[in-house]
Amino acid sequence: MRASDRAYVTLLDEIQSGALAPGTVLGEVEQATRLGVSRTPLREAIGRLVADGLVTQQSPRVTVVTDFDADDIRALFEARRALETMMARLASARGDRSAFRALSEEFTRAHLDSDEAIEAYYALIARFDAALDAAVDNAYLTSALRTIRTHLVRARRLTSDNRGRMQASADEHALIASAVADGDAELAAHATHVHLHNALTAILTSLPEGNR
Amino acid sequence: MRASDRAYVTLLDEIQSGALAPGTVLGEVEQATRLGVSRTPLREAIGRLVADGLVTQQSPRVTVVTDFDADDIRALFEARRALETMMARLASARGDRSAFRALSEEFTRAHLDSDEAIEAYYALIARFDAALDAAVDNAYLTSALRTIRTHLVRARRLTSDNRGRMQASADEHALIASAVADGDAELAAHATHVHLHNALTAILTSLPEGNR
DNA sequence: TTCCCCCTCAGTGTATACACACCGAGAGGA
DNA sequence: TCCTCTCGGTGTGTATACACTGAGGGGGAA
Repeated sequence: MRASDRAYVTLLDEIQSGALAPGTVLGEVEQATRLGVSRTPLREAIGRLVADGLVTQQSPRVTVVTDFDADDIRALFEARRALETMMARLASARGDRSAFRALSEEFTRAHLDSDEAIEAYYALIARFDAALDAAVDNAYLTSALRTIRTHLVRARRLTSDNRGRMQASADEHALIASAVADGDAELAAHATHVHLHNALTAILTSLPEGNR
Repeated sequence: MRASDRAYVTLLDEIQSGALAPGTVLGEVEQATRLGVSRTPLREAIGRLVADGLVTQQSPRVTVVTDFDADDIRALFEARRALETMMARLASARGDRSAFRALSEEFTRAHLDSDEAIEAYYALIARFDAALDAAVDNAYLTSALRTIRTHLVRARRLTSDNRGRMQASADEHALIASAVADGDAELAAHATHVHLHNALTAILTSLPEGNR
């Protein structure tokens, strides 16, 4: 693995997890020393983070970790809705129906009654997203969504896992997958809309009073 | 202006204009020499182009200008539709109505009967896009759309300006702007859909037979 | 003659040195 | 006392040197 990749992955994780708080100044020498690489690969990593939008060039000489608050979450979900409803529509027209039928059944069967089950549920969602990406086969949509998902990880840290919400989320996913399997584009899109609405509401509700 | 910015802007323009054809291998030393910068800023420029998707790391040791064909145009318009219909909806709810009313009238008045008028029309579209960006005020949507637009420039080179189509496009824009000004989100979204459908059809029609 | 191995070289990845610009502190003058 | 100018320092931007890896060609052996 290249040094620049290591630096990127490390910084990415630290920003997503909140270890590097929004507003933190990222000095090149300081970070390079800390991560044990030279300034050259570190600059490359910072550049990629800037392209991702996770890091901002506040002034020509100072780069900081990008801010992230409730308004960002709302904006993120607007973009997500635009992209994911389109993905649902296109997958309905193009997808491998049996694959989505199987995924739908997996979502239906999911019982989130243990930590392992929750881990497995996250993995299932990842497989569902991958199936959508594969079915739609549109690099531009996939890449835009990838950026959105990168930012979304930051929202998790502001919220708490809510088991009731997760069970409902599984049911919503089951419906989306089922609609895709049936080739029902309208239902798939609208079920995605509903799912995102509920997910956003749950996230905003779980935010501490002052952060909404 | 920094050397890396110069290199980026130059390469960007050459890729968008087709001066650097798809598949062209971009050797660091070769390009750095050609552009009169050292490898360090050139690598930064290449990195940004990779993030944009205009350049691809074909193998660990060779980076090439990303391919671009009719299927890419279709995929691009799918992503564009997802984002722009959402922009239209949100702008309808949030936009400065008088600004869009004025833009709508400008579109209605546009008569594309000279090269200068066409230049002015392109500028008007740019102002319209900027007004949408400002009205929606969503950095994630704007940034995703910015990437899409960057790629879209490449499509222009494959097509020819068609004056009849452009006049129709002006009318379509007038309707979108008018719907936004009226706060009619549904109409704005559907008019955007129609506009993109027509634009895509015109582009694909104008492609040489073998490229469709 | 053909196949395989080794060597060379081209080209990237990283480290480092140097240049330069901006910011802040301190001192001097008004 | 306050404003301004200058000087030093900190940190980025760029150039360059070195290291390493992978590919291609040539030579040797079967």
